[in-house]
Amino acid sequence: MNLYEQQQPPRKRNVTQMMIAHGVNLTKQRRIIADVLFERNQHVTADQLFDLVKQTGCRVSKATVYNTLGLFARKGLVREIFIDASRTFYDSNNSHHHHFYNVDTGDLIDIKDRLAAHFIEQDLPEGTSMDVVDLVVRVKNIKP
Amino acid sequence: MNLYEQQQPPRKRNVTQMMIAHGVNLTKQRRIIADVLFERNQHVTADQLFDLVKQTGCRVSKATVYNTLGLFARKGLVREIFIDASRTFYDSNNSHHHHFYNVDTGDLIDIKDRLAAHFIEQDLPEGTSMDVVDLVVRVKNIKP
DNA sequence: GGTTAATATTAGAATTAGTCTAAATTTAAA
DNA sequence: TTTAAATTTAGACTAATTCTAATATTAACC
Repeated sequence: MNLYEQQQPPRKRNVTQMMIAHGVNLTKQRRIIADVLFERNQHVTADQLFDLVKQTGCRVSKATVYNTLGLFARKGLVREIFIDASRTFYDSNNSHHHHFYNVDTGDLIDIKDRLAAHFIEQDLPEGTSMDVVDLVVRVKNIKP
Repeated sequence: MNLYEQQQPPRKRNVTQMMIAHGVNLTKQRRIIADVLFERNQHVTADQLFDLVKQTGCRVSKATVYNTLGLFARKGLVREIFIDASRTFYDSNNSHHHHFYNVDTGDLIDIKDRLAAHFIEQDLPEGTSMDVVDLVVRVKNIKP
């Protein structure tokens, strides 16, 4: 069994449609941010995304990048990954998957396993429903 | 199948022995911190633990609490749980388990499931070994 | 035990990711 | 088109955590 997500072909996603579908109002800045973010599957911090946006020449404030990522996360357009207290990543691939995080290299790799979640879904605490399964498998390099 | 960790009877753990076993040098402050931390299975932030220590009347600086928790985590005495960018919990139960986190209430509950980890362990990225599996199942209250 | 080297502790300063504020602007509604 | 609601912005602010560098404690060695 292979847990790795197949490298998906670069998707030309219709971000406008995505945003509407998720109940996110369209604005100029949100389009700019979404265009950069959903250009490909990636894991970025808010700061990294801010820089990426800047590189396009469009001006969007840092506050808006933070606000927009928070909004996108709440609306299910992106997934938040909390690696540690100073490393919050946003995953532009919002499909159900998990991650390998290499504590040595900082690499963050997708896992396509769904089993854990299915398993757990059957036995949630009383009165609750599943929100999100965050599974981060921290791996380290085998030292030579 | 029941995923919940049985509430373990309050353990009177020998913290001195634990620290030696994990290669942590003994100091007055570390004993104080460990005594409070391992008094029972609990999830605490560094700040909460700092307060708990203060309540015992012993004086330990905040920096030492942070340093010591970091050290304990590196040495495997406690587990770090990153709930979000401003919420790092330390779990005094370092045995292999996962968590339910209720995004509505902030409750953090143990899960005893081991299956996910076993599964993943068989297919790690090339050249890496398992460090830690962090599985946080975020649940939300079913609204009435 | 006494001397030296290594480790640990401390208060407070510094950092930094992220949030807040309040004014200006844009978008939606009526 | 006038009004209301939502969004953006720069920069101030917050809070968790780390850093600094001086002091104190512990371990290592003779």
